[in-house]
Amino acid sequence: MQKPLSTKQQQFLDLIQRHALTYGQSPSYAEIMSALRFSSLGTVNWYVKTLIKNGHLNRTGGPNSKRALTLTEKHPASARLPLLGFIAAGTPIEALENAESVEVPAPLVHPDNFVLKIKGNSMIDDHIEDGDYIIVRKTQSAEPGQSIVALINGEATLKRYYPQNHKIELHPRNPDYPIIHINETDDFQINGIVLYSFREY
Amino acid sequence: MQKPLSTKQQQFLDLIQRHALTYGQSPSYAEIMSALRFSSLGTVNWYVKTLIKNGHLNRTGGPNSKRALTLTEKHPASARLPLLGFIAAGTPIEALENAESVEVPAPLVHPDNFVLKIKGNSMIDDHIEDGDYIIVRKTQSAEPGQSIVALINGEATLKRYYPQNHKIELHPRNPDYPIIHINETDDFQINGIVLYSFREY
DNA sequence: ATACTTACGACTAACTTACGAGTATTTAGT
DNA sequence: ACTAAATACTCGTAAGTTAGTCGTAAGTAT
Repeated sequence: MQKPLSTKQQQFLDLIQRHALTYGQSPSYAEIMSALRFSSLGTVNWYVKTLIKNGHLNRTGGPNSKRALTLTEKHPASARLPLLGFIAAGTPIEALENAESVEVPAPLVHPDNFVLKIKGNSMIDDHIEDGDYIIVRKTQSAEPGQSIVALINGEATLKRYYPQNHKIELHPRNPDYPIIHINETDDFQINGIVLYSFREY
Repeated sequence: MQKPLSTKQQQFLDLIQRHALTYGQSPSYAEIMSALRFSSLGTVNWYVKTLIKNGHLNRTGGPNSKRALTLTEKHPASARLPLLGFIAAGTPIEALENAESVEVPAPLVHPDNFVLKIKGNSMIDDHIEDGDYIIVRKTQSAEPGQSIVALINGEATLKRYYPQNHKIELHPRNPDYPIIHINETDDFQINGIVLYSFREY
């Protein structure tokens, strides 16, 4: 059932996975076309058809469903997640130009997840040190008590989230540090929730 | 029944959840409209209708009830995994009678995963200390280079796995410690691969 | 009265699918 | 080594489908 893949087909599959990981959804035919330097959508369609026929690719949702290509599941123990940039207290998140990636356990690989690297020792009140990595689930909302990455008036921080009636409290993990109170005049935005932190071996 | 979500639909859902968490009630159509920069209530209604139809959104209370949108599908950031017992170098894994469990990130929750607690300082060559937890994926095989939990002649260990032609090398992470060579007369069995280690806060 | 929800019709942009006709590249047979 | 045949890949275009958009007006609860 699983015919062997030609080199180009492998590239095709790789692109879909990379795109899904980076942008949170699978690419459209047109995006594949320009990424792979085809000059026709027909070519893209030919790949999709034959890869689905041979069991390497799936479509989630019926025919005509958009951006719905997924790789048929292989489950390696680990895979890569994009490293989006650096986070340091008191500044916006510093983005990385060229897409690096970091090896993480496969169960953490999800289109909405990404990795940030900690810069400086400013997060030490969260038990997170210079050079550590955090795995973040991209979302605009969080449950009370979760650790979040947030932007307050343009400054990045990493705190625990405790919404109250008309304000929001952000607690550091270390009780020696102050609790931050956000009110409605502040520009506050949740970027994601922290799933895990780890250190390079 | 649960159609996959488009990116915009995901944003829509996120907004509702965030608003509910921040202000204690779900947003009105008009609030959604301005938050999402639509210029018509019809658009909001279209989203609500289709999201409810596809089972992603609920309305608490009958039709025409105000500010009554709730997400059906919450994706909690964490859930529990069974704590199977203790692992200490040089002895079999010590099982726990009564099933405890440990809170871990949801993406790591999988029927084949379990947690072990490290006992003693004997694993320190893997940068893992007394009291740390490891999340293990139960499996009989591993990729070269992965960290595995294995039983050698009845003794548990935690090492990196490097299969060779006719023997297997197990490397500790700390180069000061010796490499272990397994040959065919040894009783060697892989119990699982280590997905992650963490420490209780 | 005020603050909301619901319904409708028409429209557009984004995207997938189908088709017909090719050109390269690999494989198999003599 | 030469040739036939299959396979892999490419092109352009047109038609079809779906997600998302708009504005307005009428209905419903407090």
